Amino acid sequence: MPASRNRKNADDFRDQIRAKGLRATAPRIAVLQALEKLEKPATHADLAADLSAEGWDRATVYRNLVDLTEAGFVARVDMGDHLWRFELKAKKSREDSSEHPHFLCSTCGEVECLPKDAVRVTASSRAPRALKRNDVQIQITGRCDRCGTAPVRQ
Amino acid sequence: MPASRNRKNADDFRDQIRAKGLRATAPRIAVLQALEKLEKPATHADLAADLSAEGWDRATVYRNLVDLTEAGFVARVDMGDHLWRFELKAKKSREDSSEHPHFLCSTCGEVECLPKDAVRVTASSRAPRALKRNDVQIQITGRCDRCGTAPVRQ
DNA sequence: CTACTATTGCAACTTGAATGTTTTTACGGC
DNA sequence: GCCGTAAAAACATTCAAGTTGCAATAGTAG
Repeated sequence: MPASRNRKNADDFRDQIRAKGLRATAPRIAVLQALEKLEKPATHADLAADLSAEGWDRATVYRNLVDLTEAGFVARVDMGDHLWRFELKAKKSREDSSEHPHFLCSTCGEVECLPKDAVRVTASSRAPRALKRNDVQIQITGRCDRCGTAPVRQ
Repeated sequence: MPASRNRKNADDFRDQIRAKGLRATAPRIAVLQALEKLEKPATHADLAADLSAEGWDRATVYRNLVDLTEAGFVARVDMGDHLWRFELKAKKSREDSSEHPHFLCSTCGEVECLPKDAVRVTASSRAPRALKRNDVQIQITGRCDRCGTAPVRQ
């Protein structure tokens, strides 16, 4: 990464944040930069740990995750293990409400992003309209390959 | 319901519980009977409220839900709203690990059971094996029809 | 540069879930 | 039917993720 990349990035984020009517504060930019490094959704605890090492407060990180979620920069998902996870939304998907599905290992807790077409919904006529429009989040739980093939915890 | 139904039912449950090597205690039977009345998964809080009215302890209800889950009578699912929900597994599905998918309204929190074929998984070659085997739980979040068509909370 | 208000930092609180300990109870054997 | 033993119940208590209240600080519009 060129030396100027980080700075350029921060300026980018600053502009985008302000375009949404929010103040471009240092912790907010730090949160977006932390999210940018991730390959898969991270818990608030993960992000708070990262960012408190840089001196930012847990509650500030948390509130920013929520604010940035509301502003559409971030997706906040519950993968089914009672932890909120956050991921930066791709620019192209900020208007498109349907995100890719996620896979959570019921044994080790590892998370994986699945391709958007991994799951096809064949909604019957009685299904919720949102399902027919594909305007939903899909979450799949099972055993990952590393954890073997025994039955899913129920 | 005939007057004898409740009694007959309790005896049924008693036998089934003992067949799994567990003691057929009064609270356990009460838990199964409470679950039997449900049409959709209920939270621990719901069930505890019901059952504490009959004099059973919250923690006892909770531990029994977990025990009965481990014994295969009950499915414990996280619908994506940070609450565990429990439902009685149909007898036929007790061996079959793939349950029906659930739909959670991101606005009002209502839960709906979807037919087993509402979702088709088209796993790519890189997807987890469990997904290819269909040995997974599927959870869908969106707006229910009553809550309208605005975008999903992210 | 100033004033105004959003946001931060810190501590405290809430709530669902889980656990520790003592007492009670189911149930196999006598 | 009664007994002994281990399982389960009851009760309080703890735990952890998430959330909020409030005084101090700092972006930003004018």
